[in-house]
Amino acid sequence: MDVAKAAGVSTATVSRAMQRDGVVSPATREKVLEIAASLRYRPNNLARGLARRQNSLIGVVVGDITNPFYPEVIERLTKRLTNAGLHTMLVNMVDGVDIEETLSPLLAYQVKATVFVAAPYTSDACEICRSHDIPCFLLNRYVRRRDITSVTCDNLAGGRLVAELLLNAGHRKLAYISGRPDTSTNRDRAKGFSDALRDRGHPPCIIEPGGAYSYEAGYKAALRLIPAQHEIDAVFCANDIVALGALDALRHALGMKVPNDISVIGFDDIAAASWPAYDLTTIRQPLERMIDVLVSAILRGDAADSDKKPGLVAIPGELVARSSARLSERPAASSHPLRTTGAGIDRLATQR
Amino acid sequence: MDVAKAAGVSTATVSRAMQRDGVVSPATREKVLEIAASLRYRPNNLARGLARRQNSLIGVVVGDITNPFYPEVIERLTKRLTNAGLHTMLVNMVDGVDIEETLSPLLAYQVKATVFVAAPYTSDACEICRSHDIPCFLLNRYVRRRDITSVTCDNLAGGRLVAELLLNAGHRKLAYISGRPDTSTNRDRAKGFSDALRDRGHPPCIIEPGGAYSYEAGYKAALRLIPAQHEIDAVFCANDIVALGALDALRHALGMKVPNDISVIGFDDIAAASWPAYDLTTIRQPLERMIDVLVSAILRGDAADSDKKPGLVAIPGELVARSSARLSERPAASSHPLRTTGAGIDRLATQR
DNA sequence: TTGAAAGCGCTAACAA
DNA sequence: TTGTTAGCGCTTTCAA
Repeated sequence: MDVAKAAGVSTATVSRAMQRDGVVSPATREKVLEIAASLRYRPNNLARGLARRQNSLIGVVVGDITNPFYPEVIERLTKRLTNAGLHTMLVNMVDGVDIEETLSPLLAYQVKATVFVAAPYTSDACEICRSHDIPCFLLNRYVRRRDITSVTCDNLAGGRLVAELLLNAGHRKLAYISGRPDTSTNRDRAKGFSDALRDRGHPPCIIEPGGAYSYEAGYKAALRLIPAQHEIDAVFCANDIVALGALDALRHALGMKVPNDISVIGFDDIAAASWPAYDLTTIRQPLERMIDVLVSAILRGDAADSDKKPGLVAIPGELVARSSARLSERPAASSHPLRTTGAGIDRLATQR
Repeated sequence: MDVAKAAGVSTATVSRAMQRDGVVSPATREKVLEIAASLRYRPNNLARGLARRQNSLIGVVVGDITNPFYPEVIERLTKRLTNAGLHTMLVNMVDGVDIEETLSPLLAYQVKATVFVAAPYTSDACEICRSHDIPCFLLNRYVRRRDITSVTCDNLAGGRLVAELLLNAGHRKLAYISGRPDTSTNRDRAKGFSDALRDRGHPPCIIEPGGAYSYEAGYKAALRLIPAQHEIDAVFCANDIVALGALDALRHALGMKVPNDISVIGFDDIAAASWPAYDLTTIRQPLERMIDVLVSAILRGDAADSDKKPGLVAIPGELVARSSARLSERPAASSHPLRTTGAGIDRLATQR
């Protein structure tokens, strides 16, 4: 109103000038914008959201933030959303707290969409959002609904790749330390791994349930696994944080040499994987691209109308070969033909 | 409106019934609430915010999320805010991006308050918020304004404690690897450390500028420090993530034994500090209490009226003695009289 | 204890 | 291209 008065126009014109594609003459727009700036005026997003019947808030639902992969996700996602003119409302999904209650702020603020990142009970949560007509997007997980877009790393292929690499290097007795059993990531990584073994005519691997995606889970699982199964020479872990735990248990509690006694491979490529104390061989999730795809989908408003069919996007991961796994035949030299980012503290030089 | 119709009352009454302390007869309230529930009605927070002229959004501004300490902060803070009926709007402050632009969503959504967690340029950012009459709260940092409440760990005392422990254990040549130079945490930890040395008549320590709070900064700083200064027998790092980097450099690049050749102490007590690969002695920040204090201050609306004078709260940290530092005189046995959480993977058993 | 009515700050028809 | 007008969904005086 003040701006309108000062510019000698109506509030409607000010409103139009403040919007990117409002219909105004360039001259008035410039004048209005100038006066608005000098008056330090900013449109009130609450009122705007109310009038437009949709706002720029995106609900981001996270769970277990113990896993260092998720902070990386949250940071990048928030930045990308900001660049797209969207804003992040962060909600923490806590085991044992009522889902509807957890989600209620998102519903109350009429978020434009929700993205579920690493939250358990995704399936129920999506149900609730959908029943309130809020589009849902999943990152790093999926559910079996057709009206929900999800973007993941190709976990199936990742699991296969790991199995093949290990078999090619002559490992004989493989094990898998699982993560949270009720997650699609865990299922797919395990399935890819097992499938590859079966396809190669190899006996199935031992599966040691970790129960959670945490350092502690990996540590304890390794402790249970190894004394029970002496000949194991390679362990694929459901993700990096589990692998770090396993690695520490193998080395510090069981006194094993990695990779001489046993190879360890993770999944994600979190920052700590590149630290010399671990130097973990892993499958890197293509996070940038995953988030790109996700944010584009949100902007397109996928799943809003059902003919643009949303879907499951799975982007291939990339092997990052470091020293925690022997990836060539024993007698051979340490170098091998696989693409690698180089061993050691390779990421120190790159921007993180 | 639907609820009002179904209950045979006015919308005003529904509104009153939906608020905690609205003036309604218990009977009508119950009836309204019941109908509201059955109609799955939820008040629209945008409209509510508009009408009430304040909402339940709290702007949480973070910077460098590379440091694992901050995810822990964000998670706990979000949970606590949620429990208090407040909601988190997360904003990422990126080096080089215009501050006002970064903050603009918070202003546009008329957040009830902002809390700055580990963001650079805090001082300018607070200025902007205050000029828009938004209360500011700082966690883990402070500025020199009287109208801004800040809650930190007692970094001065923490720095002193570290120096005293190291001197008591007979260390002679001490060094400090600094973090970001423009932060109050860095200044205070360094100052406490130096002050204690001076008070004990010990020559000042070498200060190696890390330049940032990151693993890489610690790694590189240690690499510069050690070859240049051969006799150093203890390093205090500005925080844990820096210490982990330093530790890896000392062990893996410089081939030193910790703590035999050199003691390393950090600050924060992040999860990774307890991992056997590091087993880092550190000062634990009393995060729960810090956040308690902070959220209470927000709820009280400190800094809203200036007579309840807001202030700088500094809560003492706690030593967590692990194996990365020798804390007793060399000839003595490995046990020592200081309180300790126990060495090794002590946190594995605790809830995290 | 309740209802009527005005208004929070903005946008979006509809006219002009 | 602009102004007028009617809401968006809620809260809150003010009366009753």
